[in-house]
Amino acid sequence: MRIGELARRTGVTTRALRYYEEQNLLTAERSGSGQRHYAETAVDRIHLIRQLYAAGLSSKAIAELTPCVIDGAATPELLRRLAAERDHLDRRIADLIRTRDRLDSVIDGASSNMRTGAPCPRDATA
Amino acid sequence: MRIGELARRTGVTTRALRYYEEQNLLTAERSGSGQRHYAETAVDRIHLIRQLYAAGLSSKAIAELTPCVIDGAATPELLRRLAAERDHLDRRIADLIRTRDRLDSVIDGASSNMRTGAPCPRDATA
DNA sequence: GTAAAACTTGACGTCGGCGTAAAGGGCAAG
DNA sequence: CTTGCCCTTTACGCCGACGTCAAGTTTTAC
Repeated sequence: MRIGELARRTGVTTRALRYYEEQNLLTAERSGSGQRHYAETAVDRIHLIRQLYAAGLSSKAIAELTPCVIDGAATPELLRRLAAERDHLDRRIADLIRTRDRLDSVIDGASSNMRTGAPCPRDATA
Repeated sequence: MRIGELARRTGVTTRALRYYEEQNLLTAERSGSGQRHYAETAVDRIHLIRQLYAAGLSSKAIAELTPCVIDGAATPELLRRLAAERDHLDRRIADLIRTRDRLDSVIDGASSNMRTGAPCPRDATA
């Protein structure tokens, strides 16, 4: 398929797809006239790339890790980096859960505060 | 305390603290000569601000929401925004957990692949 | 009193992940 | 043939959360 169809099927812009190629996250065959042609597997690959971006990885990190992820071509070094990224992600998830819980308690406190009509307690920092 | 001590105690730079003030996330008393002086409560406030940044909120969003979070001064509108941010955060957490699980399976696959010495399977996209 | 450390405002630099023209080439339909 | 859509490369723009001088003032230490 060509770039427009891949864009429609993945929900990312053609600009982003070319950018991914520029960052070596994605390769494409070229027709005689220079147009990119993608295999079906590209769709899954885009989804993986997007997922890793969402996990906070940079283009560089993704470029270094995808050989391992896609092809299973794992060197011990790549495995270490993958594990490190996994642990980092784990800590971020834990942080976000703490933040969510804090938001919850803030919401609870503020809404019950509204119901009782209490005048803004100045010690409600936790 | 002055800005340097607050910076040391919170682990953020003085530049960031001045930026937070500029964005109306933080206020400070001023001495006659213009130097900022912070109350003890500022330490907790910085930690809250950092937590909300980590949750993906912008300066603008934090500025709009902190009256509620800090003072418990909740309007129905602020409560709705807080709840919306909480839900957004919830979805992000779920996404990240899915990504982490995918990384786990990739790591498992790749490392067992290394042990068996199997020649890179080309279908390992999931 | 003087030197160092900490503080002030102002303003430009950075970085990543694209957006957004601009200027042109390729290709099926009528 | 030409209309129209899809494609190509090049290249500047953007935004947010600061980093990083610069040049001057204030506080602290001896």
